[in-house]
Amino acid sequence: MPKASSISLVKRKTRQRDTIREIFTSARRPLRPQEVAAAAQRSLPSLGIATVYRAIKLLLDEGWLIPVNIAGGTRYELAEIGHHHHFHCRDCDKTFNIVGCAGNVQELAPNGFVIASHELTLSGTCRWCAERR
Amino acid sequence: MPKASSISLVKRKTRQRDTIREIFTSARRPLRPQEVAAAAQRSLPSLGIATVYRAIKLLLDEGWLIPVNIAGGTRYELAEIGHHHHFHCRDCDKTFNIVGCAGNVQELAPNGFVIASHELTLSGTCRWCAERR
DNA sequence: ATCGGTGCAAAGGGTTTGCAGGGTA
DNA sequence: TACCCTGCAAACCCTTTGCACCGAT
Repeated sequence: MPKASSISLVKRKTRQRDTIREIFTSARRPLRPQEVAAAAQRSLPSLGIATVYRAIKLLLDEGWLIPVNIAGGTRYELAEIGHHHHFHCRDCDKTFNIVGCAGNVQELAPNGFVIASHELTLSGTCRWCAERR
Repeated sequence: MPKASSISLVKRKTRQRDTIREIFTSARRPLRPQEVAAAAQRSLPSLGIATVYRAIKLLLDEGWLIPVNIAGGTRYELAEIGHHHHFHCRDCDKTFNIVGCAGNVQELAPNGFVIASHELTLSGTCRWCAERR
């Protein structure tokens, strides 16, 4: 007798997915697909970029990752680190996490608009790029 | 005797550029290149998307437009409307301007990080999509 | 032995660029 | 007339998809 659902619920454990998960876990900032691929290829040189995109989509569906929209390119980070905001360095194009929240965003919504979430991005020069100058 | 600079400083007035400028001026929210092209083609059907991109780049360099990064797609709006924030509707994918500012963002910066600007985006359902439900 | 996952390459969507012709000044 | 601007198409970059082979279970 076949299963009731035709949708695959089984997710296999592979070296590629383990590696990609590990990269997000140890990263302390949002990563772009290319950064993930570059990091993953250090241990798995043959890993293709398509695998990164497929893994990210999977992890988004699971709710394990969340997307971060910054400077014309989507980045991804662990969902479990909870609510926080970001700093985008204009020099090195990296994005860093920052603690704290601006708060009081609810009162900014115009009448009739329903706020589900908010995202705050600070831009400028990160510590390392600032020191280099 | 030639000019000292080889870079063209002369900007000609054309129907295409006038139309594109007018579209941004009358819009009350950030626009994507495709939206600009669609609007422009109502009065100039032959206007190509490349012209929109070139005009936008020009207007960014002039400081007349500023980029807005939201939901995986860059939008553009008038620089002169001054500091404000945005609301992105998850239903219709449009972006609206909102007045007010969260403030106190300076104190959120980690040590050594230099803040040049900040961007706050609220997400949820806009008034019109909320009414439709 | 299954059948989900991977790598490769092609396909897509958005943005940029090269080029010849057209329009502004 | 000079040369900037435009439209078209090709080129690019990022992301998704098709397909045959690989590998986890």
